[in-house]
Amino acid sequence: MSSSACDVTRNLHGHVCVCGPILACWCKTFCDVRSTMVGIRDVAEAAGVSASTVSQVVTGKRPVAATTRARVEDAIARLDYRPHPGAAQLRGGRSGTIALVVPTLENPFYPLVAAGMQDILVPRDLLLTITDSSGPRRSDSAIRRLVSRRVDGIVAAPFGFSTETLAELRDAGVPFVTLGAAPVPGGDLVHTDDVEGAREVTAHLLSRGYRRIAFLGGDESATPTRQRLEGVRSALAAAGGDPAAAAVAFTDFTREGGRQGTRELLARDPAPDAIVAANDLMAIGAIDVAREQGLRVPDDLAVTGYDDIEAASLITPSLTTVENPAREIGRACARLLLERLDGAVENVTRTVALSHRLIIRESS
Amino acid sequence: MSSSACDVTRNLHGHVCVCGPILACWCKTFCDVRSTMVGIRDVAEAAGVSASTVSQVVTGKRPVAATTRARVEDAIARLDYRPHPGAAQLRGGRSGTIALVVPTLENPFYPLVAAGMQDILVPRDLLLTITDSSGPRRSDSAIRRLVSRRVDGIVAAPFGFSTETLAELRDAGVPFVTLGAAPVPGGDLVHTDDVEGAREVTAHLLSRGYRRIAFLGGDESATPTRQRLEGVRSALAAAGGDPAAAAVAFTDFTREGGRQGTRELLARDPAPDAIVAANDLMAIGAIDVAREQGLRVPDDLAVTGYDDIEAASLITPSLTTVENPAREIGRACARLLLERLDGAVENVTRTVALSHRLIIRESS
DNA sequence: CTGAAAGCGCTTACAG
DNA sequence: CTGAAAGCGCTTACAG
Repeated sequence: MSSSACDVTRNLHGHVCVCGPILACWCKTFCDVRSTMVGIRDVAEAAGVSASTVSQVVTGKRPVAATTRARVEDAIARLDYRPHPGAAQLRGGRSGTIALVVPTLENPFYPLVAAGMQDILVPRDLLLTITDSSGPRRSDSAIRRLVSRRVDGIVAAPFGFSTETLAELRDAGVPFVTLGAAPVPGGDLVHTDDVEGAREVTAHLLSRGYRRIAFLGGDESATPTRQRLEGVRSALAAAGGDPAAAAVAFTDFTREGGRQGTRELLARDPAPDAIVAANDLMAIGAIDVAREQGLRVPDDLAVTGYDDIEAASLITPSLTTVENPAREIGRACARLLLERLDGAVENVTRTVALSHRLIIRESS
Repeated sequence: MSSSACDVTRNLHGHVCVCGPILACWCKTFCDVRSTMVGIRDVAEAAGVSASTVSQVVTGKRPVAATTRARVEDAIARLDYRPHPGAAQLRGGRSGTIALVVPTLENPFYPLVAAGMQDILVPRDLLLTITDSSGPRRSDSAIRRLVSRRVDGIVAAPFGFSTETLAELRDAGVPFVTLGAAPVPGGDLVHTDDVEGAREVTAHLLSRGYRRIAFLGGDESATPTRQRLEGVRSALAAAGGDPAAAAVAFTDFTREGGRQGTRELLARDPAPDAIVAANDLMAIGAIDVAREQGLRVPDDLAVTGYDDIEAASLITPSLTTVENPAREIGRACARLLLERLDGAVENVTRTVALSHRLIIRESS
């Protein structure tokens, strides 16, 4: 806008009176009707520079003389100028928003990932938008919505995404990081070594004497399901067992999914004496069913989880699990994404593996 | 933009080749360098109408003849047109983004509120941005950031917000809904009746024979702390006790806060025989300390929580608590906000009270 | 190191 | 019911 900025008469809205000093006394009323936000031109005028220069100071995209910068910064503070994000996006191409797409907000693991991202994004003044997407269709449409909104980058736990959606993302030129999945060319990957974590927890069960170890997986197509199953099989093979003989059930990554899968596994003959669940929520469901069927955990049935959410240490018996550092994962995702946004990385697919940790508790 | 739209040569970016039909064969390479997004003018041209008309169809802000509308919608689909949100915001004044400000993402209660909001926002194609803000300063700066970003509305659990910040919000004309706090003029309020919930759980403890009932509160200034304390006192008074004599400790709404407060309360003389915690996380901390000090729950010490997060039913002993319907609360917040955005409400401060429910488990 | 000018892609009076 | 024109508030070549 272009009215003369009379900061004396600026009202609580952050608005500037357009009426000029003469009407200052009316300003409070007048501005509510005819006011307009402080714009870059108001700042330029107040600082005695051009709008371009104000823009340079705000964006930091080209050098500005120290004294000029000081005058501009002073004017910005005095007028309480806040750049209009829509205008900036339209001209500059950045929305200042990063998206996180997770399968569900009901698993406390994901909010912690979000909190970790915020640790990095807030200091950079980037907004975080979070979408929960269950089922393949909703995941695809969630991604599409975010691309339409021109978010600057996406972190996704791409369970059930179609390959096309991911490819679309890459082709749209939106930087992205996937979380705990298979590497996707063009985007970075943050994960923990799920194969190794599942191998360790299975080896632990074997060392405790359990022999009929079953695997309780989430969505069959999800990478964590597949890799954790691979880890179980690798431990069984190393112990001289037949990995193909292990009982396996696939449901979904929820407590209820865990219940269903466990009922199914316990109905097999021979019934398993240990269940390696693909996450803690499912393991909690397994313990529900064990209690329901009068099985003692860990005597009749051992149960292990994955992630180490807070509930894992609260349930009785407390849950043996593999710690997955959610907050660190969130931070790593945000850092990788920012490096892409800053243009520090091109044509590279990076992988960050964070360390997991076997936590032995009462359930095994 | 204004190049002639040749949708045959549109590439995967959703871009339109600017080179025209003659260079169609080069388009794939060419467009990556010189392409531009499909714009409203491309759609207008393809549909044989003006840009204004396309805008009316997209925004639905004025009637369009059925046949015209059909032609436009067809062109939009064919060209895969997606309005530029920055341009729309600049001209139209709406960002299409709603914000949720919560004290922490580590309490699973808040992600569930977010999920409830998504139930309402996603069908309306609104983006949800979530900010965790601990401590008064960070809360204020979080709100200020969101106002700068011109979000369309804010839902806030305003623990530790300064009154000025809330007033600033109202004065900035940003619709807002507060969650579980005191009513703020100009914004709506969604809550459950905390006084009554705390009164019920305290009456339950009294009926079980507990007499030295202490209250374990979060931030002293937070409305839930104050109202739940009021409920406890009201129950004590109704039973003929002296409400002022009840032991009270204020820490913060976390498991660790619960531990500290409980240690403090147990050190008093006489020690309490029951602790009413201001939320489940704090109650879990209280149970931690009881175990640590060799106290049996509920025999030596009863503990009750508030919210009924999933962990409440997992811990041993399972937690007596008051159910707070997080997802419903989120939905109600989003609905109220949308009604304000739609202009259906003016100069009214509405309050929605959702029903709570006493859940008696093993800890009392 | 700085400024004048063009224009990003929409929406909205205004006129018919 | 529809169109031509102006302009939202920025950023970015371009020129000095």
